[in-house]
Amino acid sequence: MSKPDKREEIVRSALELIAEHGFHGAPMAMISKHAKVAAGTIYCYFESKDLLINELYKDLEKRMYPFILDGYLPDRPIRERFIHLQTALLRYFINNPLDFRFLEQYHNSPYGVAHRRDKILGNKNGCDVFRDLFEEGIERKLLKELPLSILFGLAFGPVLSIVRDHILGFVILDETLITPVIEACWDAIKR
Amino acid sequence: MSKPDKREEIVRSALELIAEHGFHGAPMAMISKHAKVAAGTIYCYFESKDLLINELYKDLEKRMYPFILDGYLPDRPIRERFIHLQTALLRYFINNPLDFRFLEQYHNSPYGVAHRRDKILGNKNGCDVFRDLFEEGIERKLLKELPLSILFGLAFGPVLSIVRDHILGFVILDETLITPVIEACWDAIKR
Amino acid sequence: MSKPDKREEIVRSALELIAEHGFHGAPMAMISKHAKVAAGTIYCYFESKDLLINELYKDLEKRMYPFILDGYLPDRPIRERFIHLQTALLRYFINNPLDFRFLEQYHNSPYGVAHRRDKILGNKNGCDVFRDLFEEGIERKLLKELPLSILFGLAFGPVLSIVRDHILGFVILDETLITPVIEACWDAIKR
Amino acid sequence: MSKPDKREEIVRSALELIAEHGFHGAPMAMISKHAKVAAGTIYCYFESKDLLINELYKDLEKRMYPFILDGYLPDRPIRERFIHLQTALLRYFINNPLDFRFLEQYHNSPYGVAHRRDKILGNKNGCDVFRDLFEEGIERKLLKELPLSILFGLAFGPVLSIVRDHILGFVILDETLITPVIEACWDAIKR
DNA sequence: GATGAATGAGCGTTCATTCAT
DNA sequence: CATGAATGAACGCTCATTCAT
Repeated sequence: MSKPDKREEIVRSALELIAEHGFHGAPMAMISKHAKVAAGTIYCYFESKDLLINELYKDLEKRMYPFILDGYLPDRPIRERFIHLQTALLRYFINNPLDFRFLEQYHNSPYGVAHRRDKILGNKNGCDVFRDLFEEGIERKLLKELPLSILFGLAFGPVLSIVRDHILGFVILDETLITPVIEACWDAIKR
Repeated sequence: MSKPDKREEIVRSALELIAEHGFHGAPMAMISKHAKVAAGTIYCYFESKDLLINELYKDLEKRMYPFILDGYLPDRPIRERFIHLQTALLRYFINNPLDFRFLEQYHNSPYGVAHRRDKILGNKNGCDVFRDLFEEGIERKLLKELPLSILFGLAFGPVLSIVRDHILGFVILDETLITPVIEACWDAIKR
Repeated sequence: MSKPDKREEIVRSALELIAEHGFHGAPMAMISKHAKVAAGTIYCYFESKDLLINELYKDLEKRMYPFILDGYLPDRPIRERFIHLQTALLRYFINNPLDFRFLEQYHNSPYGVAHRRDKILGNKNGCDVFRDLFEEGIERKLLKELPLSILFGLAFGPVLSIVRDHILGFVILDETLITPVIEACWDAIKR
Repeated sequence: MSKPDKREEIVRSALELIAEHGFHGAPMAMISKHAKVAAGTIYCYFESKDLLINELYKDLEKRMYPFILDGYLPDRPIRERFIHLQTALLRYFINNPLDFRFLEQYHNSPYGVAHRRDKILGNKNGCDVFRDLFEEGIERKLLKELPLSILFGLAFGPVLSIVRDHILGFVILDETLITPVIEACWDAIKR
């Protein structure tokens, strides 16, 4: 097995097991076993479990943002752009349930809170396309005049809840359901 | 200290510590110390940590539902009833951040998933007031014709996201913000 | 086995194994096995290995100082007092080789250096009887006019070397040898 | 980098890091990194860490003895020869604190004990100049009639203690102090 | 010879749980 | 019932050593 293969296998195993069992339900020994490497090998690539998890998160962002932004046209109307982004997000999560479950674990942990705090304090990253969209929408009186955090909650809260239920099998989110869901989110934020 | 007092103290301590530090950040020893009982005493009341946590959840429901249903009038229009329930829920969470944090931990864990599965499979409980409301709303063509799970997501997803941000200090959810938020949720589900 | 017995057994085992194999040659698992307790039991009595070691050292001092000071008469001539103390020290080490070996390990480690630094900075403890003796000796022109550290080295250096050789079996330090050795140390410091 | 250079670099790095951090504070990976060679390269020159350490000790002796014996005149009086040797030893340690610290680590470890045992059992080496000196001194009734081990302890014990304190900064061993210290050692052994 | 990724036994420590008192 | 000392499996992590390149 070549070098990058091992790292790749560790990352894949970690993502899968953490998505399935949570951070403390996925010990390093389980990850290494699943990846078919020795316990110490993980530490050739990641200094600690914490750093492995943060790396996993960064990798995930790098996969997710391009997917969401693919075909995004900043000159189209706000509503259309919103629907494009949300639909892409929803599809990404449906097609990558492991990524979604990991993201949930991450946000619901000290890692995620710290990360979110940094983001709030103004650091730039891929999420800004939503921020820009919302700010523009407020300015043009197309969206409700509410704090950005609230608009984020109104737009993403439902997506997270619904995708969660979909992945757990409590609802089947087929093609006929995606558009109504996204439009309902639009209804929540539009003026 | 009388018998029920000890139990009560354990429950209070467990809720507080788990809300603050998460399940695996709140060892039994820490809970027993905080409750001023011996380590073994917890096992006089709860067979295991898992069962303690499930008990905590049930206690929480027992506190929460009466609060939400207080003043609820089943004969008022759907919109008004929805706004009553959601507002009560939001206020409950804001006034009881420990309960909210615990609930988040619970839902984001194997406990919560199992619990939710049971609920979906049709068991009756206090949450049914929402179910009834939504079913009636769909029937009367006042709400979007979507699966119940989806409507739940559209209605509660934003509340969870926004309360979370409020408790973490990322937004201040004062009185002037509560009504617009709830009305935005209504916009999401109304036809 | 009663409570203090277990603690005592742990202390004894730790002292013995560290004396014999050094700090990193005596893992906690080995100590617990030797003491016939579970691995976790040590942590009921000592927060960490470091604190166990420091506790061992303090215990040792508590045993050693009374032994050395037993029969010590502060009004006798300096030479006589010096010989009393040194002889007692030598005898203590010969009779308690485990204590001696542990002390060596301790001094030859970050623990010991930190401890020594504290002592140099003037803290009071059982060792001060030597300090007082030397200071008085210098003042009365009975001892060489050298820094205290140097006098300590001249007096104790040989004792440490010789006891070490005795315990390792390189020399047999019988009764006929003790007095000449102590007197030689006196020769080194006397004016 | 040529072959012997690599070996030299490994030896230098190992000595420095072990002197500074102790045997178990200087992992092979740290040594190899400091020496700018690969981890496996050390094993081209030394079979194991233990053998590397023993080699280090031998190298050290090879550097130390010539320095001590430089200018040594076997025909001069015993006292003069003793003072020459001890002064040279003291100066060597002061000028090469890394060597001294390593030597301490070495002696205070299973390596050192085994080594000393070999020496006592009569093997010849550079240390014999002291042995010869002491034996001659005893024979000529200039030194106390004590076992060689004891005389060694009386002569070297203080040097080790005092150099240790000097290196740790507990005393400053300047030129004015060297002669009195050595003469005090002479007082300890002379008849 | 030289490399450095890979190994895995072993480390110090934690903690849900038990049980003699 | 209540206690809390005791347990021991499991954890995250280290590091001397190996071996395919």
